[in-house]
Amino acid sequence: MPELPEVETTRRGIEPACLNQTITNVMIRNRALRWPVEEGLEQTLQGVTFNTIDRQAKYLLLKSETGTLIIHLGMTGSLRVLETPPPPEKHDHFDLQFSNGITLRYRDPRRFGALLWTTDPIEQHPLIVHLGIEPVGITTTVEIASHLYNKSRGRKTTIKSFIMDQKIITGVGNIYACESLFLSGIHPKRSAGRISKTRYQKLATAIQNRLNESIQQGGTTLQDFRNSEGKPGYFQQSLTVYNRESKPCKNCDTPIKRFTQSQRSTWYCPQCQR
DNA sequence: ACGGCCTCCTGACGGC
DNA sequence: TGCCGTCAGGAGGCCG
Repeated sequence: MPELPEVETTRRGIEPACLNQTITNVMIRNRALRWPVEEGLEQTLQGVTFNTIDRQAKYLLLKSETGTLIIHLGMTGSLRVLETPPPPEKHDHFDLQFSNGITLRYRDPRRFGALLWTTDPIEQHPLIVHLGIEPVGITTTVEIASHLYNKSRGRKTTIKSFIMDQKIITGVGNIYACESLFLSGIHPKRSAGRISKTRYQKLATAIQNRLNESIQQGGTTLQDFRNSEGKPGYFQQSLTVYNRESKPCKNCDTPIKRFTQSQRSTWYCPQCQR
């Protein structure tokens, strides 16, 4: 679900509510997330104050002096900021309550998300240490293009799988992979190792622009995604190929095609993407 | 090291 | 109305 824009939208939404606030209560109703939520986390988090609310890749990193709380939204996770929380529903798996009275509530029907606490330096955490380049923020498209080009030499995997590999570049999921390949005119089945530096520059620009545009619109909501206020994003109306099988290409009117690529749907324009 | 496949889980939807 | 198959925004883990 949530790809980088949706995670960043969530980060921006929760930051004003929990930055420099102290945890006063933790309620975990279902520990069976991607990995079991560790026993005793409720006690560990008591009195913890988060002084930075960060995002790296699709991970939210709530940092304190004693450790970092890692939250991943998986496919269907969302965090909401609640002033007066209503009774929890079926998929509301945990609540964090802060000294300012707000409750941060995590909902995740499919339970592919994660809640982890680490006292290690966060950059050394096993889930973080191997992550690739960040596509938004201070990273330039020239840096991204060089990185993609250098990492792809000798690689036989398809370009779509390559840019969805979080060890190469972070934050790009199925939607933004399809979208940025369309915008840069690259066929999703093309071998990553056989793409020129010029084309990688186009792709890097497309990835960064597309992600930033989506962040501006509050992300993409297909079904579940909600921001921290419980509201959907609006980027889905700007999608060019994703979920548009048989509909006319926005450039050339050729019907958009769909096929399955490493267990995921890929949409593309057979005319515009080579 | 790499690439392909399977898996976790719930819910929505379409066809019969 | 219900049942069944398919698909959905992620990504670790396994196998060859």
